[in-house]
Amino acid sequence: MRHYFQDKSTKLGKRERTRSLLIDGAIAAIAENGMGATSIKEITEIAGLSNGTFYNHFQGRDEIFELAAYSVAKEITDEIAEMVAVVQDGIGRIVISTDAFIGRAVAAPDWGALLVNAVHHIRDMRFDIGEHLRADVALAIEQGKLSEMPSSFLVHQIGALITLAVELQIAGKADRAISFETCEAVLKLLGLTPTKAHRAVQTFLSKTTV
Amino acid sequence: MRHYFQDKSTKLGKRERTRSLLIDGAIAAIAENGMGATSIKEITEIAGLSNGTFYNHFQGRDEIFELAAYSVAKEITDEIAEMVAVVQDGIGRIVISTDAFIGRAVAAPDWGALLVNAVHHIRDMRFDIGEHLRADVALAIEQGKLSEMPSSFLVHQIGALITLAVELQIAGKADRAISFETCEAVLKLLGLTPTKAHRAVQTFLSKTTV
DNA sequence: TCCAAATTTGAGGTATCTCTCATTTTTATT
DNA sequence: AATAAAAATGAGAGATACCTCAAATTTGGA
Repeated sequence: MRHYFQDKSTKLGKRERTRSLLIDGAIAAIAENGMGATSIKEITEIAGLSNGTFYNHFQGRDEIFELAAYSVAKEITDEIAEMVAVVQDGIGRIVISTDAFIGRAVAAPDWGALLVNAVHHIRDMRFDIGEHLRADVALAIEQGKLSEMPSSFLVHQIGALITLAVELQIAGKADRAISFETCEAVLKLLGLTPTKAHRAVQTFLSKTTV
Repeated sequence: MRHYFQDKSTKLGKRERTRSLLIDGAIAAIAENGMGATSIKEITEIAGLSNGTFYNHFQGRDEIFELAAYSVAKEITDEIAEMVAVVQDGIGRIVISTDAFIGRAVAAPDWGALLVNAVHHIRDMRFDIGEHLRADVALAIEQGKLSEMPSSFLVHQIGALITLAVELQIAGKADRAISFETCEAVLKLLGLTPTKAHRAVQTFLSKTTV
């Protein structure tokens, strides 16, 4: 098992360390079998703890699942928010953060699989993941590149496209073209013409390395 | 329980009648709890049959799930293919069949829920559902309205958007605007400009009644 | 109507899951 | 080092799931 959250808490008290071990275990277990088929026993075995310990820390499966999903989502989106802060162009931010989100999720398949699962099991997860785009769209509107804020349904649609890109790459092979096409699709849905969408992706992703 | 497939086989032998009862039961059960949480006991109880009977007809859960999903998908797509055959315009076919597919799935929520579930559990299901669009796109290309056939990834994307439209309406309320926006999104992804996409949806759906 | 073949039944073997709790082990403070 | 508080343990109760199979029931053709 890779320790994502465990490593972050070496200096913390035992309680936090164990919690993190369990969350890491849950992430690994979900990546393996999906949320629907993951048992507490599986989680504690991966974490190297006993069955009963789980119940000292969480009420049940749903609690740790939701916590794990939101932890991972926050971790990735925070990272991306930081990295994208230097980009001045609104469209550029949308493209780069979309690409980066997909890239992270695919590079750490445990995280990606967890997010894909969470989107199907936790209400509003997809919406929350897509939410960070709103600010970037607002910027693009200020700059006259887009004309209106996305409806909540449109945010859902974009979330669905991003999820799909992650899902297919985890199931098959990592394929940068999928990220490119997804970014283009996102821009098209936001109202760019196909030509402009294509050009924008070329502009902002050709100089980026994976 | 509503009997979808059962009614079709009144004149058939007992074996076929029982099979259809079980499939109807599976559909109802999946609509209630999702594929992941549906047990054989649940299916047989809804069908009014005993536990053992299930195993006379199917190997296990996966077999009946896949069968149920493909039966429903075929039923809907066949119906739509027939209804859309009279439409001459390729873009019109795409719009009308997309809207009709979503409409059927939402009108019969059991079927819709089954399809949404199937998409998440059965490999290639989404692709197969989106597949019927290929012919319509080819027609639109002949008519100079579109320029290239969709990649298999694009078909996946369209499938994801359609699934989303069904999912949200089943979870919340039926809302025709969601179908409209989905049709528009599909056209945008296929390469139409936002303006043309909007106009096409207006043209082909405004005269249609639910 | 009769009966062989087809179909259904439901108890039960085996396995697994969730969650509890009395006991043991570890931690951290004095 | 001593010890009280915190945490971890793992056996097990109770529920439920899958699947089998010998026996009972139903079916449909001669």
